[in-house]
Amino acid sequence: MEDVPTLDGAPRRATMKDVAARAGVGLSTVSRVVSGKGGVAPAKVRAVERAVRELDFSRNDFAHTLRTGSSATIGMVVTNISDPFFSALIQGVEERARVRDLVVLVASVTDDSAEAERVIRRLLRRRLDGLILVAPEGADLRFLAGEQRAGTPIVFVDQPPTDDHLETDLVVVDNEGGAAAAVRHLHSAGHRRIACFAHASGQYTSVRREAGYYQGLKQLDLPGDRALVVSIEDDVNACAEAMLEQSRLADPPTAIFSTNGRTTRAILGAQRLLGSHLALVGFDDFALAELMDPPTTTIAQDPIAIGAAAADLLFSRIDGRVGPTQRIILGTRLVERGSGELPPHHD
Amino acid sequence: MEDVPTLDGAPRRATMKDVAARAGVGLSTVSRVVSGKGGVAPAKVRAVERAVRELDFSRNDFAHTLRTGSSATIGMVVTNISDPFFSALIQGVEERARVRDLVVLVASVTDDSAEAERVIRRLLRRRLDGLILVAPEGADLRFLAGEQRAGTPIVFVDQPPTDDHLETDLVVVDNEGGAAAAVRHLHSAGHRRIACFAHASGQYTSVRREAGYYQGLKQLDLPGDRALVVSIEDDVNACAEAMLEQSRLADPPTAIFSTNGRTTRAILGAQRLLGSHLALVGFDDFALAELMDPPTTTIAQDPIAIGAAAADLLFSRIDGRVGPTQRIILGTRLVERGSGELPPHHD
DNA sequence: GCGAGCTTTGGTAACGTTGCCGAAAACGTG
DNA sequence: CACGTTTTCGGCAACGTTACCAAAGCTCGC
Repeated sequence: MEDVPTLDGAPRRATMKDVAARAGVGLSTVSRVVSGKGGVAPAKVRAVERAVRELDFSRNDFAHTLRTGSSATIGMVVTNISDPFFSALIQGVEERARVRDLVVLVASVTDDSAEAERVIRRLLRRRLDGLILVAPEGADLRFLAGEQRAGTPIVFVDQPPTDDHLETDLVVVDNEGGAAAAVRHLHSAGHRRIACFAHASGQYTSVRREAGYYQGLKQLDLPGDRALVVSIEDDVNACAEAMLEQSRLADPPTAIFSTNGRTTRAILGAQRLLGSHLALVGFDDFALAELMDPPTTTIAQDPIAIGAAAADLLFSRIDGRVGPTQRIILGTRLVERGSGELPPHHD
Repeated sequence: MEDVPTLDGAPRRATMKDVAARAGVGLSTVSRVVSGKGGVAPAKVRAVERAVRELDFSRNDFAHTLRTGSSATIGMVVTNISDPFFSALIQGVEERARVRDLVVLVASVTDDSAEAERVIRRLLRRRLDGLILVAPEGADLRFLAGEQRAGTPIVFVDQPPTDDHLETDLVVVDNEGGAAAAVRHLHSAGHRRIACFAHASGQYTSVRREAGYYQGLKQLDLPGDRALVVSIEDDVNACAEAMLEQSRLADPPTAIFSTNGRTTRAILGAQRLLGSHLALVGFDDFALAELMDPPTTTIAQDPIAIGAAAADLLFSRIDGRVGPTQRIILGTRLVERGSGELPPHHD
């Protein structure tokens, strides 16, 4: 491994030109060997490969992309990289991308919509082959339409674009179905007064799961009661307060359905704080759910599978699929662990 | 927003040339305006800005990078993106990178060392401004030395390079200190027989924390006992088996120190499985630790701070810091929650 | 032994951007 | 108004790669 010497002594990276000179062949031949195209005599192939090794050559991807127009990169935008749901989503995408030798550019954006647009625009300057997006709530994403027309496939995940002008492929889970299943499960355990704690962030999923909750009640001929439904930040104190308030109702709830994992965890914290033991079923499975007391029953999504599905959808567009947008709805799975049971083993 | 028409009707992305034509100025002027250099008459600035808006122009970053040599991108390699420790690490890096308007290219690699090298090499073809690396155990990273000489700063996180030929900046936590603190804590709660469950993956951290465990014992004049130390996969069944085995010792342990978060969680699962209630202190804080029964006492690292420190270290190199490698050691914090207490509230 | 058809090869022109250079325009000064 | 100085501007080359083209070297059949 030798470095290419330069005037000021700082080693410069070897280019194809250097390789060509060293191997005693033309530039085009190097290009052909490096990019694996055939039609090169075996002897020259060896000479080039040797020079590549000796100079530790690695292709400049920027020049490659500039020339070919394909960056071998897909972008992925999430709102909170350290939420386990989103990091698993990324992992699903990553695994699929690796197979196709694509790099994933991950950007995590905050709720600040101007900031989000800046970050996404910055990503797009990379001439991505495609973009997978968990749209931040309320961001103005109209500019994506132009991007899409210019040929960048876009897939939304977890929630559809809020903007009607944007038609994209989409992967979501059956939010209503999952929520209704949670309600049915609680009902079959004997609960009649079931509260719904809906996360305040993430309008789409929250609204759909709340709708599913009502659908579930209706299927069971249970009356809906606005007093049992709260929209809430995923914060222990806020949850504790809401639970206290509901406990003072004339006919208080005996069970809670929670619309996402962060909220479920906050409720668990609040229950410990209050010494409360209402039954609980939460949307989103989470680590250690089986170690809760009682173990928490959840409506599990499979975020890795969601990510993989989104990646596949994107790849099919990259490979030239045209036609109407496609919408994939993945099912959920009720993971029964006991927290749905009545009665509480408490006084 | 208009698209540039092409022969086949597919909209093409606007380039500076298009903007120049529309604004009635030269190419260089557009470049000057877009990259924010001064020395352009206000009227022309307005004309260019207008054309940029009308054509929805966005600079091609690949051409930019090819020309300037700086990609405004840093790479980050982790072994398991959905481990909350690593995703928090990424978040720390991300937050710092955002401030400098850098994009973070995240790649998660498996334990397969050949695969890891492939992925890292692929990243490096991007002419990254810098690279932050949680090295996969056992990977042959000698090729990074050339990269480093060619001018790409590299920072290792969580564990130093295993290869001696590689001298890089480094951010780690005080593994020995944290482990010793755990042992002291258990000792002060009355424990004399303390087991150590060391995670089998991640040689470096595991070895250092095990060493810290022995140091802690020594400080307290407790004898070390090989029978109490196991190297283990972070798997519930493996942990259960090891715990059973230790319980059959003549002088069984009354407490466990575990060397990382995944192992701690596995032990918690095993305890539930076995109905065992040994005291437990684990390296790494984790979500829901306070909801365990009893709440789990941990040695907390601050992964976001670690990521931020690594990013800052990298940036200082990018900004031209030369000289010897720097090694940052962050402290740990014992988060007392009760699981260290003796005696078990069990028969 | 010679042209038709193949493979192999190197040269050259792009891709979209920026840095440099020199020309033109604007300005100030005597 | 002439001259020097500064500011503004467009043309051109280059970054490292690949697509295209034409030339050169083959093989093969007659």
